[in-house]
Amino acid sequence: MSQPKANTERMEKIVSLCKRRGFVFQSSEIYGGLNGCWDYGPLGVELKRNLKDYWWRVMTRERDDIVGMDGSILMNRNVWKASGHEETFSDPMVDCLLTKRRFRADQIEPQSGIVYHYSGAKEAIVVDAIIDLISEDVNDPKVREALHILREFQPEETEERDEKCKQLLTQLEDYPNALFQEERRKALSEIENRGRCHDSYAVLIPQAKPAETARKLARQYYQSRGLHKVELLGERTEEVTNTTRFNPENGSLLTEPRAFNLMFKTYVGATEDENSIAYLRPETAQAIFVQFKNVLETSRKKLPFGIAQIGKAFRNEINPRNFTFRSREFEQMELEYFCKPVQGPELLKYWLEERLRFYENIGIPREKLHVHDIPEEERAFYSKGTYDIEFEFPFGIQELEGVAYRTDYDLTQHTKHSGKPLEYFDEETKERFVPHVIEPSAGVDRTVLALICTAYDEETVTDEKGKAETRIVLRFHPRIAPIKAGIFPLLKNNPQLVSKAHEVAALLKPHMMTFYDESGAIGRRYRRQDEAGTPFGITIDFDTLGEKGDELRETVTLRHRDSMQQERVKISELLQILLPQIS
RNA sequence: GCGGGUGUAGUUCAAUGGUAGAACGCCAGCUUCCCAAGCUGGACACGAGGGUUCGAUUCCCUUCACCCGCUCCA
Repeated sequence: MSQPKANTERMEKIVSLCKRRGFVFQSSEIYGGLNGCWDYGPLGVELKRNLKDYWWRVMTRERDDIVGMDGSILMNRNVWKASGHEETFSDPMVDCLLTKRRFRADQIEPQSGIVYHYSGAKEAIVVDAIIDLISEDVNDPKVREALHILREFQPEETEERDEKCKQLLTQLEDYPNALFQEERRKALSEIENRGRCHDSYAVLIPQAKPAETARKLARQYYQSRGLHKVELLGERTEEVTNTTRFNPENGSLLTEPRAFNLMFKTYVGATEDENSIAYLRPETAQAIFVQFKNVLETSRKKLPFGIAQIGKAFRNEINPRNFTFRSREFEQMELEYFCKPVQGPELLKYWLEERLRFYENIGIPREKLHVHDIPEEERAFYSKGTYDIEFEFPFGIQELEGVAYRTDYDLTQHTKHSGKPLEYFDEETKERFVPHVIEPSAGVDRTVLALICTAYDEETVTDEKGKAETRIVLRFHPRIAPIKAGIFPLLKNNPQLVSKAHEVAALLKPHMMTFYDESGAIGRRYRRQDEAGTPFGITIDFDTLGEKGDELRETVTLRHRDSMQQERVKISELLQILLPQIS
């Protein structure tokens, strides 16, 4: 799906703002970054933490039926054997060099025939432009001779002609004309660098077919590598039997088999051998499943109940894209909600609604969310229903969270592999069974990005002189805004204003993230906070100090980010005004 | 992974085979400053590595990163 240019521009502006204001930086930026990795700056980390805190609050602390846990990132390798991750991720794959079609290496039919090998290819005509280059100076006998020799050669002899040309040009290095020398160097460098492809390639054809069949394919290949008029180099043939190195459909050479293991592999302990292999977890969920029994015992919960976890996960994505959306290192917020099998379908619906409500409560409007009911043929075989909650990013509609009914698949798998029964005993019905599970699994970083994309707004404001300018403002819900209140003394060179401002800051600090700013004009400070998404600005002025009488003493200006409206409020009432809005 | 594009200050953009400029932003100072005001001063950049060259940010190669389109997305 191609996206309108306006959306690309909007995304670029958001990325730029994220850097400018300290939301998101490129990981290890001063070394050129690392593909698929991002760092959160001072504002980003507050935003992300507010999101996680709110999730944790509504998913665990405000509920009696859900407990939390925090699993380790490294786990016993058998966890991933049981979950199916190790097997699914390690199929060796090969790509057709010509059509780019991908095959599983172990599913290629063995073939026999003649293989045509090529060491590379080059542009069929190379030297003509070089002749032009040196034709400038035909008065010199040596140059004239060189030109003559070059023109004598036939176009088919380009390889030799190149060599001859190089020789002649090298001989001319003493020729005393600076301009000519510059051209000569360019020409030499062009012969060296232009119009060649050194990639070797091969084609398999049946014995009966003519050589031209193979050459045609080879030319196509080198054309796809950027050459126009292809001259094949280093052709040789070989008879082979039962090879799986070629595409059965067209005979083109395939890439070397590559293991597409999306899990990061490492070694635990001093020795790096097969027995010490461990993986960085590709999802947080498995930690919950393997600790199911311990949590059940210690928390004394009865079905239905859930285990919640927030933590890092790692996937060696082939193609990270779209800013932080698809990262190699990312954070998940996952709930595994265990229940009796009969409750599954109903609880799936319940959790979908709960999760949609959550997004509305952090300021992502329902109309920007899409629920994708994954059809059965696209679901994992064990799932009895999966909904994707998607968001309208500038780069397309993309998944924020999956709500999946995973039946008893995970617990059963771990029972099989570990030999430890992961069951539930119902005291009332005296039944013993493996619970079913509903999994709402949300991406933290994706949601942070969705929050920023939702909040980003540009509006045109006109000052009293009639000059129009663009105000960039992040309209975060106060609940998740990184900074809740900016605190500004009207002037920084007045000790009383400054000390009063510090006093107000100290009053708010235990309850919320504040930002004290005394530098620059007051309007500038407001606008800075607009870009940071700070919902409230508090200004301490001379009236606060009582300059206009007791009526206004101990009052401040409270400025609202979205409307830019100001009101006069008592310092003593600040907390009771702000706290309900940010909690 | 494939193809295309782009890398110059925090941002947006210049220029150049020979000292890299601007605007905005940032920092400091002045001003009883309520919506990026004004004045003065200041800091900050050629993504990295090779090559060609007396000299490379500029030309060439490689690499890294980002963007776009495919692909992939358990």
